[in-house]
Amino acid sequence: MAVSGSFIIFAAVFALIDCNNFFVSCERVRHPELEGRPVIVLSNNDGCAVAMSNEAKALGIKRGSPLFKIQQEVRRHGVAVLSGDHYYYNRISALVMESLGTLDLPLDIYSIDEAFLHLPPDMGEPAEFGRYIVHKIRLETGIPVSIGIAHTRTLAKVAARFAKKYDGYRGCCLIDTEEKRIKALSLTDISDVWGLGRRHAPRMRELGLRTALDFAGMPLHKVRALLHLPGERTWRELRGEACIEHATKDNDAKSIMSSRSFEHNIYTLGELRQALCTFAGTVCRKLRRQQGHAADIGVFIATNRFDTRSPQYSDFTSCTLPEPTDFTPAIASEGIRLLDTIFRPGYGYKRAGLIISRIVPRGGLQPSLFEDTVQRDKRERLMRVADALNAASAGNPAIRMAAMGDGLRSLTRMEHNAGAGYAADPGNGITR
DNA sequence: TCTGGGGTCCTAGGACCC
DNA sequence: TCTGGGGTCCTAGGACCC
Repeated sequence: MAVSGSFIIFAAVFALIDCNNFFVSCERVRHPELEGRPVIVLSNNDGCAVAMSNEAKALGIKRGSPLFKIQQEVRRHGVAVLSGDHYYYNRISALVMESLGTLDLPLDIYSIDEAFLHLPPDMGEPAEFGRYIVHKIRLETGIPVSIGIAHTRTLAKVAARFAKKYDGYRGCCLIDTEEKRIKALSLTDISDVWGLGRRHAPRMRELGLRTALDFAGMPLHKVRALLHLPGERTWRELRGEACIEHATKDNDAKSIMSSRSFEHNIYTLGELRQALCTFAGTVCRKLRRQQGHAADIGVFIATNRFDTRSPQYSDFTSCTLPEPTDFTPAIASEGIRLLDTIFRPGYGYKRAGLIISRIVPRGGLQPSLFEDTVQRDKRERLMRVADALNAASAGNPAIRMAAMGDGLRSLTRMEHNAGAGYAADPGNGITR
């Protein structure tokens, strides 16, 4: 592949398709009047901004900014503030991936808003093909995407940043020569490189490394000493050597977690139990969807870590279930048992969560010698019916265990309801 | 007053064994 | 005073991502 002169170092093979400001773009699909306005979408509990439109980014609002810290900009510039509606975003994501699927090329779905396509090496005009995809996705789903094409996934990520940043690329940036690679890396800040992270950036800056090109020029032994294996992979990828095998986040999760921060501190065991039952319902639904059984379960509770004046306490405990299961009441009761062992009265609890792990495929289970198969069949039927009813009810579980109470409704805050709330006030969006 | 949620992989270091 | 060495397995916690 490598030839001299104007190096063609590789055939461009990876195309990263990255949805622009995904949650905001989803909201604009159903609320077109938000186009052109600064918009942010909030995390659960309306705590932080997790997605910003370009207009909101231009105001200096950063991902993860707590809402109370950006209240001034929000008011002054009439920023539309919306609660996240993840059920809806997942549906739009599925549409985008479906649209990509019709291209009939190998596709790795990496996250809710990103996917890698493997392009054939003999593709004539990859950049033009990329622009065709941009157009196609926009037409079929309403979502704007940016595309980066390069020989490695990490370089494709770099390219996609350029595609997003400069209109001149018309949605697709291609890094297919040594000159382009050098240029792109020299213009990319080291902390913007996929896999390097912001945490190491200060230390690398001390070493005089500012750009991705500086990093790619480091001797390997220094990279290893500083950043270990993940850093080495990134280093190789930036130099054009593809070594990230499958960017696909495995469809089958190895652990499943559900957790929440509460609007107000919780003091009673009863309320925590109620929350935990709801978490159990959520993780078990996902578990059954991937046809798995969980062998281990863990539970954590924590006070508000930002409240330095109140006494702090947090704990996590876990155990192996009596037998691997996907049965919500079994997970819930074991979760409650664990909760009872770590609960300490007198603290105000702000967060709690439940995690299941060591997930095994349902078919691969050794049935216990003493298992009551009649009981088991009953349980499976019950869960199937519950899942079917809940699937039909679009996000809000229609059927749940009595111990869940009203779920998390009374324990968390959903002030900026994106659906009903925004529709009720289409002129201003929701600000406060 | 007000600070998200859900994942993955890797390393270091302890436990254990011969 | 002196107190092996090396391998494997497991887990907690760090780092990263979106």
